[in-house]
Amino acid sequence: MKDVARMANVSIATVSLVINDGRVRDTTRARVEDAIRKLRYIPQNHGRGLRSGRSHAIGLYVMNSPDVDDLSTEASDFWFQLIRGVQAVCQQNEYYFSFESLTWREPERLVRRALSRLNDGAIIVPQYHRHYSFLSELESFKYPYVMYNPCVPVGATHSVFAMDQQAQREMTAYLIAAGRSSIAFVAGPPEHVDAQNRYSGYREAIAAARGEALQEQVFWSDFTMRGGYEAAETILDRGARAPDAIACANDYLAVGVVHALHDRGVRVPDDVAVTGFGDHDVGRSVIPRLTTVALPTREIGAALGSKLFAQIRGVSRPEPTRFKLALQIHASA
Amino acid sequence: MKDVARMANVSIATVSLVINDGRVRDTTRARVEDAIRKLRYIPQNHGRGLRSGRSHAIGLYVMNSPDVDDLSTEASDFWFQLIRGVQAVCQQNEYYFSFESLTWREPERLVRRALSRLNDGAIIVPQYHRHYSFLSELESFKYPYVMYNPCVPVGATHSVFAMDQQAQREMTAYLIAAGRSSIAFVAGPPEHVDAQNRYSGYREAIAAARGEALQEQVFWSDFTMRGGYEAAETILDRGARAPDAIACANDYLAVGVVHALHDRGVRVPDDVAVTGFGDHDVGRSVIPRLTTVALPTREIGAALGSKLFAQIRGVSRPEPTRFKLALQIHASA
DNA sequence: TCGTCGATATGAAACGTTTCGTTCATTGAG
DNA sequence: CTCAATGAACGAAACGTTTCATATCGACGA
Repeated sequence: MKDVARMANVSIATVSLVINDGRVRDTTRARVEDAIRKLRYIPQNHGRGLRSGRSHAIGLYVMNSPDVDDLSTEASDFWFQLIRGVQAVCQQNEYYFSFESLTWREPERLVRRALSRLNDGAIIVPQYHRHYSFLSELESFKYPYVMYNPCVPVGATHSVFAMDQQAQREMTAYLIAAGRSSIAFVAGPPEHVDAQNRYSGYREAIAAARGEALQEQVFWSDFTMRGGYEAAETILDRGARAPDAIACANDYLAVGVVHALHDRGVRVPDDVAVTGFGDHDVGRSVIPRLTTVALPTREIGAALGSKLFAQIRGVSRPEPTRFKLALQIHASA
Repeated sequence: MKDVARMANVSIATVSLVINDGRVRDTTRARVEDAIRKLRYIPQNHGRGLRSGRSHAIGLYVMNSPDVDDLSTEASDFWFQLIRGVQAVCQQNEYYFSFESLTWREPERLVRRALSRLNDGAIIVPQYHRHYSFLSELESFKYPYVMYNPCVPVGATHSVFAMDQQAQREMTAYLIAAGRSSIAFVAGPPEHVDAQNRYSGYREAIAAARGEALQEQVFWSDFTMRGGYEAAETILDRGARAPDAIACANDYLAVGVVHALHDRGVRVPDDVAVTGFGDHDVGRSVIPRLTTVALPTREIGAALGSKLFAQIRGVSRPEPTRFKLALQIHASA
């Protein structure tokens, strides 16, 4: 920077002004820009950050299961699309993007990152019902953050919701309307926020249709194909009359269910209808193609990013962002 | 930091020593650590970076197609697992991780990042055959970097290879050994490095078996299910005798092929065997499950990370890392 | 002519660390 | 008892920016 200043016969203050679009006479600006080009000068990130207090970076933090600091293998689709969404917004705003997955045992890692001014803000995906004490800490020093499907009261400014519950309700209602009279539900991990919301949706739909003698049949599992496979086996082995529809909290589960049914010679959808949730690649790949709920993961990521940037810029609007989810009807139900 | 120093009755230099495991008497260290805890002091990233010249961060840069600065939707599995692999190594080394996708039109973005000292090193996934002029630039100021499947001569210190070619050769040989006598190949995007390597493998296997009257039948496509579907339609519509095996450069392609065959009533694997590449979730989801090549994407990510850290630490070994890929035989072939 | 104002440019301070060279205290050998 | 050697702590400089208060200059109105 000094070199640039010397070459252009100005002070480093002026160089700084040129870089940051300050008031500079056109002729001077031209001279400085010339010098910058000639010397291939690139502003140093740390100098900027130190002085300005901004890092021009945000972080995406996934709060994982309580112990395991590692994301489930079978959700690449969700996570990667989310990342792309966030990243696209970052690119637009000339911000850098970093990604980290955390255990619930040490949410303070996030606080540490914040306090060290590594990023100017955080996108938090909590996933599980847990203690959110660290949030008040973040708020205490006005750290900008946004949460996806927060399961705890948190300022509307800070939240982006996907309406999982409503979607699962509609999906179940769709099965009922299609004449299915015994609908089982393979749920996700009991403490998982999305799993709970989807379960609630199923539950509501069944309750609303109680006149038709429908009953809840819930099988808690995880979000994996294997989990779905085993759940389906359990369902078929119960002895009692098998359901004529199995709604699943997840595409992976649903694929597992389809496989189990296939292995037992049960026809889908003729004997049993199967539905998933998420509209991931695996659901497009299985035959018959899964009826599912489209989760606009990328748009969600983008929304999270935009909302965070709004906060960083100090222009945040006080409404939460809500995503209505659409059913995708295909061959499986 | 000043506050900590004052509270512990030492100089800021000593505080720095404590933080960085320098020589400090135990009693002093205890006092300082106490103060740190009491004041909730967290070292400021930018101060550190400015003084030390290191950012404690690395970047993963994906060089995308020439124009589109956006990753194919249907490869979440690959990218996300790669990210996880890199990330795990970063976590171990207490480094931060950022991710960016670049157009081939402006590789200089990477150079800019490097020059601005945003990261201490870069992992580069080139994907396409292009001009690598920016590499020499990086090298000119000794910027640490590692490439995955570089398609240009580059120091062995800098490269991690997956042996795609050999794997596809073995896969094709496997089909031949299984008695298939007319083997088509659905290839990926012509300029894509991995696509080329896999094609070469197929080609070699066919050539080696020419005595058995096998011929190359190649159909260039992209890496998507739709591409696979359309390629299969083309193959079936050719009129000439249909092949009894279709090897694909990718699981997504293979799934598309399976769907097309299914829609035409062609049985897999009885009439036509199908193989994929990558061992992604979609291949596990389709019925019959895909015979494919396992790509240890996560380990590859980890290897890239380790190799980069070795360079950053100045202890890099001069051998490239090579991954031998194993066939995964399942129902589809 | 003088004083004021606006537009540009500047000097210097400050951001929070690490590190180098130095000082100070303690110890052990001669 | 003295001197050298060792270990622990320190003071101050330096890293590369941004920003604030100030200086310079020409123009303009009184």
